[in-house]
Amino acid sequence: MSQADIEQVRLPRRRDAQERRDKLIAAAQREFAVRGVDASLEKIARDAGVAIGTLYRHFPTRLDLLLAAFEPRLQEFLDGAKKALERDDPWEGFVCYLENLFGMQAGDRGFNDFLSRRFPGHANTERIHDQMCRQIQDVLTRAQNAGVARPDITQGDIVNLIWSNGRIIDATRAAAPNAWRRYLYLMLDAYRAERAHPIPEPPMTDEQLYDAMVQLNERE
Amino acid sequence: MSQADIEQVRLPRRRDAQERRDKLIAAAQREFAVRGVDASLEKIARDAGVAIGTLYRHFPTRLDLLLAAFEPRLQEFLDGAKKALERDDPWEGFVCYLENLFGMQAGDRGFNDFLSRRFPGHANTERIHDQMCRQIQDVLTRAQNAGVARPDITQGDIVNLIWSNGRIIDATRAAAPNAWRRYLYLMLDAYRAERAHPIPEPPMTDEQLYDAMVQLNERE
DNA sequence: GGTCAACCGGAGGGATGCCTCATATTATTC
DNA sequence: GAATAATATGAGGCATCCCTCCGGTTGACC
Repeated sequence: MSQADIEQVRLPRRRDAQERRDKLIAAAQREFAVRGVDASLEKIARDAGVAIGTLYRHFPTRLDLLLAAFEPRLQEFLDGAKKALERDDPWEGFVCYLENLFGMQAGDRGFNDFLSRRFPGHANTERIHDQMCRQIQDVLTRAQNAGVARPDITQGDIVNLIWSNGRIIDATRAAAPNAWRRYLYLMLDAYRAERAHPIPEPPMTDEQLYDAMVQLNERE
Repeated sequence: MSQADIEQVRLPRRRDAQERRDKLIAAAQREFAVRGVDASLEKIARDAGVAIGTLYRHFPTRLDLLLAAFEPRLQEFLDGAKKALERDDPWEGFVCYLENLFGMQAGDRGFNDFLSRRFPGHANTERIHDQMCRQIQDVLTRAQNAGVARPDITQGDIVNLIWSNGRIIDATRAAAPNAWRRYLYLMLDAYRAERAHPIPEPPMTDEQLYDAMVQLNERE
C-alpha cells in the first residue's frame, strides 16, 4: 500500500464529504467524552446533522470512529507524558505522570473507557496501548531503581490504579469533580518504598492483564 | 398496617403463586450475581420458567425484585460484619472488615453494584446503606483512635475504596479472580498512620457522597 | 365438584440501538 | 451545462428491553 493509497483513504475526494466527516468526528468527540465509548452512533449522527448512513459510510465500525476521534488526542497525551520522564526527581516523575493521566481520565469519559479496554487484533489501538504500557513501566522502574517506589509492585498494579480511578471518576464527576486527586494522593502513600508491608497476593501476569482489558470491552 | 397485613403482602395465598415467586427470586439471584443489578428482567423470567407478566405481578418494580433477592444476604452480611468490631486489635478489625466486604463484592456482581448505588426515597435500601455507613465509621474510628489508621481519612474515602475495588473486580473477575486481594493489601498501606503523607484535596462531604451514589444509579 | 377470586401467560405497543440498501443528490470533470 | 462517479439519505429489518392488559387457567374454600 503506497503513501498515495493511504492519502486516498484518509482524505475523501469531495469537499462536502470532508466537511461531513469533520462534523462527525467533532460530534463523536463530544458524545464519547460525555457518554463513554458506548455512546449511541445514531445520536452522534443526529448531533452532527448527518444521516446515519453517512456515518457508516465514513466509519464502517465503531472502532473506526473511535480511533478517528481519539487518536490525535491520545498521541498528544503520549508525547506530553514523556515530560514526566524528564523530571530530575524520579518520584516527582511518577506522581506527575499519574496526575496527568488521571486528569485526562477525569476530563473525558471516552478516554477513560478507552484506557481500560483493549481491542484485540486492531494494530492502531494495540500500538497505543503498548506505548502506554511502556511509559508506565519506565516511570515505575525509574522510581523503583531510585528506591522511592516500593520494589514489589508491577505495571499491572498501576493498571489497576487506572481502573479504580476510572470508577471513582465515573462516580464523582458530577458531585465532586476533584475527588480523584485526593484519591491519587492517598494511593501514592501505598506506593512509597518506605515502610512497605508485604502483599500476600502475587501481581497479575501480563496475560491476565490483557485478558481483563479485553473482557471489559466485551461485556456490554 | 398490622402485622397480619404485612404477612398478607409477604406470603401470597396460593401455593403455585408462592412457588413461582420463589423460582423468580432464585433466578434473579443467579442473574443479578452474574450480570449486575441491570440484568434483563425478561431473561430472569425466562430462566425462572415463568411469563414476564408473572414477574411484574410479583415484583412491580425492579427494586422490589432486587430487594427480595438481596435483602436476606445483605442483612446476613451486616450481621456478620459486626465480628470485625469484636476483634481485639483495631487494625485487624479494619482489615477484616474490608476483606470480608471486598470478598462479597467479588462473589456477586449484583451485590457489588448494590453497594455503590443508592435508591433515594426507598426506606429499606436507605436503611441498609445507612447501617453499612455506620459500620464503616465505627471500624475506621476505632482504628484511628488506636493510632493505627491515619487520622486524615473519612468514611467517604472508604466508600471510594469500595468503588475502586468494585471496578477492579469487574475487570479481573474472569482473568485473575484473586487480584482484588492484592489490591486490598496494597491499599492498606495507604491507610496506615505510620506511612501517612499530607493529602492536598479535602475529603468528600456526606452530600457529595450521597449524590455520587445516586448518580451511579441513574446513569444507564 | 362448583364457584370465584387470585393468578398466569404472552401478545403487543413503545423505545432504543445497530446496520443495510435502494434511491436521490451533488461535486467535479470535461 | 451535461455526464458521471462519489456521496448522502432515511426508511426499514432485526434485535433487545420495558411494561401493560386482557383472556384464559387454577388453587382454595364451601
